[in-house]
This record gives sequence, structure tokens and C-alpha cells, in this order.
Amino acid sequence: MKGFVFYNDDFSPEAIAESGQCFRMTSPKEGVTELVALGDVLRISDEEEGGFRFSCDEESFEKKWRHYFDLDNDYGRYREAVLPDDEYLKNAVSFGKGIRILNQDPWEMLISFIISQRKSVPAIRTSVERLSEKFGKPIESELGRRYAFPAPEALANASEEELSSCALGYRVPYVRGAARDVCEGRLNLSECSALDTGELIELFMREKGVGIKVASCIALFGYHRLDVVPVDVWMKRVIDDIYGGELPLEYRNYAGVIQQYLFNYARLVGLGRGE
DNA sequence: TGGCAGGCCAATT
DNA sequence: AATTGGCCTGCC
Repeated sequence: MKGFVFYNDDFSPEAIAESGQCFRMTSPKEGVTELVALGDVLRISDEEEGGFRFSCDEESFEKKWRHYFDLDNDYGRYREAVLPDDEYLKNAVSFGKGIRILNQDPWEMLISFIISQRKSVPAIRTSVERLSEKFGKPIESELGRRYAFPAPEALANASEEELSSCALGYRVPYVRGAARDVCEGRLNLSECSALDTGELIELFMREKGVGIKVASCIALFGYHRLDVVPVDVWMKRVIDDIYGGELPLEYRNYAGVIQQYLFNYARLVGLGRGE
């Protein structure tokens, strides 16, 4: 059987797919996860004894996917550093073991999270998928034909009608504006990786349709700024209801990771302490 | 079946 | 500086 088998007990593709940080990763059936990312298609299947079979060769795993899934980072140390009396977070990290913060493409994050406002996760998936089918480059794979996330030029040159047909609603001008800024050099997505986190967020907030929450998602998921906490309605509930208005300062250097465990747990399990 | 979605913008105090 | 209404439309 071809592919490359990887062993790690702190890696759960299915948990990542449901964790709300990515929109093109799904589990068609138990033990199988498929994704389109970085212009490529990948399938991950559970193997015996906690292994994962990646549908790629070892070289592409080492060069591409190891970094994409942040597999060299030890998430155990984050979970072990949970404060002893922080019961809710203890439950959250235990429940969310295997979640990682992906290293996704900043451009895809910019557009995906502009689209995400006032949308449910399934609705976001629908929009991103339609955009890709309409404007993305086809990728022939063993899973069939898939479509890469569209290039900036493709969205910058798209008509309003074409974009509207992807269920973007009032976000059409936001998406097109951001695409044009990237294409025409007003927003350089490579150069801004040199900025410090505050400047990075500030820069993205200059885009129409990008506020503090969306900019924070771009910083965390597109630039791997693990100290950034995107505060959406769920995180607001957690921060207010569980922590009385502020996350403990002890977690500040990796608060984005803690956020991901908390967000995931609150959304999938609930806000009650005992749950 | 209507209300709600992982917000943001612009107008108004 | 802080508050509030309006916004497209898919999904449960």
C-alpha cells in the first residue's frame, strides 16, 4: 500500500477538521480525513497502533505536511501547563487532544475569514467550495478532481455576479477589494510576515470587511502567531462566563493555542463547568 | 419557518 | 469613545 505512515499520539485529523480553523478539511467516514490545501489534495487514514497513512510520499510529507500540521511542535507542554485549579481548561485540553494550529496560506485565510462573518461553519464551507470550483485551478488526484483555492488574480478579476453566485452576500465588495489590494501590491502577504503581531493585525484591519476578529484569525492561522486570541461570540462567552472577563495571564505566550482548545470545547460540549 | 449565524461598517450619541 | 441598526443568505 502506498503512502507514508506517521506515528503521533497527539494528532487528530478529525478533531482538527471540526475545530473551525479550516474549511476545506472533512471526514467523509470514520478514520478518514481529506483536505485541499497548499495547491494539493491529501487523504489521511487511520492505521493500526495509532499510525496515520498520508496519501503522499515521504518527501512531500517531510517538506510540506509536517510543517502544515505543525507536527514538530510539542502540544503536550501546553496542556501540562494548565493551572491546577483551572478545571474547565483541564477538561477542554483533554477533550481536544490532537488539535493543532495549522500553518495555512495567509491569502486563503484572508478571504475565508472575511467570508466567515455572520455565517455558520457549514455555510462558510459552501462559499469557499463554490469559490474554488468556479475560480480555482483543477487538481486531478486519486480522490477525483478537486479545485485549489483561487489565486488572487482570479478573484480580483471576477465580476460581482460571479462572486455573488458563491453565496457571499454583502461580502462581495470586501472579497474583491482584498483581492485587488493583494494583486496590485497594496497588501504584500509575504513581506508582512516580518511585522510584529500588533502591526500585522493593524495592517489587515485596514482592509474593508476585516475587523479585529478576522484580523486575529489571519494572524493566528495564516502567520502562526500563537499568542493571538480571536474573540468571537463563543470565546466571549467563555471569557465572561468561565474566567470573569479575562484569560489568565499565565497563558499569554500561547494563548491562541489555549483559545483553540477552549473554543472547540465550548462549541462542541458546552459552557457548564461539569460538562 | 423564522431566526440565527465564529462581524463589520457607518451613523448617531 | 461607546452604542446601535442594517446587512446577504444558507442552514437547522
